[in-house]
Amino acid sequence: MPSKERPRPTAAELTILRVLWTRGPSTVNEVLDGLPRGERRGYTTVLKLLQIMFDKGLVGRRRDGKAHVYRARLRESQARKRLTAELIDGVFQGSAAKLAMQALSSKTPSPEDLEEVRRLLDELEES
Amino acid sequence: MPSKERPRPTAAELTILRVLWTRGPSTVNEVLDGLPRGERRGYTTVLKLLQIMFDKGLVGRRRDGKAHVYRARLRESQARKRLTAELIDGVFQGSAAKLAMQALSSKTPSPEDLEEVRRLLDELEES
DNA sequence: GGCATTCTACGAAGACCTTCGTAGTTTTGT
DNA sequence: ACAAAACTACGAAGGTCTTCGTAGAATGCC
Repeated sequence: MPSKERPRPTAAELTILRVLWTRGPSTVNEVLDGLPRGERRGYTTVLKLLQIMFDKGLVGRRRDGKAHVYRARLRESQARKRLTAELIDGVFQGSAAKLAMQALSSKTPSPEDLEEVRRLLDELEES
Repeated sequence: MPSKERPRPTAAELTILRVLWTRGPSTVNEVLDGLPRGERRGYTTVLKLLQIMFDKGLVGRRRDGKAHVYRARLRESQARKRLTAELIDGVFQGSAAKLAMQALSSKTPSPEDLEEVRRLLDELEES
């Protein structure tokens, strides 16, 4: 049976995934292009990363002419869920509320964002 | 001048820090004792970790008789702040509100916790 | 004092991670 | 068809992390 486990992406893998999440399926050169200034890497570095990520199941790929087109297989929502859960367990004693409060008080979001959080609270309390 | 930088704790270092945060200053054996079942390590493993953490400035220590007593130098609040900021930047596009909502909707906290978050929202909107 | 026990310091293995160079293959352009 | 250009695959260096064994120093006990 094929293992469905998607290992936790490493730091470098995350920078690649961010590009794939925002630009959609991309060739190595397109990923390279999508890297923010300050995170530039050599061509073969990105290629190797994508090959490793392919082996891990983090991305899929299909041939298109000469080049491979890679696409994220780990979705952003999954990564968010997973990493958030790990943070909650790792340093917030399992309390999601504590993390939420830390997040809100550290970066002081816009009034619109606060309103959105408030709506979510309403929903949660209704159930 | 002595560098004040506290490097990001690694996974293993975090398990040690959690013990120090909850039990306060501890000897190697006490840390060992404080490790939850399922994260047990050999004595010298914990010792080595603490030595590395001492070199990094993550913990301090003082001699007490034959043994060293270690104390966390990176506070839990600092670790929370730092790791939360990294998560927000890493996978929530810089939006603290998105992380807060992810946290709240994933683990469904108790009504009391929700109330506390609501009070925080009130405070934030007043300013 | 002398031996057992309890520590510390250190080294090193094995497992990733990250980076890139080199070599070879495929495609493109003339 | 052939050279140049664009890609891929692979290997390997250098780094960090995690784990523990071994050796030696300090302490406690008859």
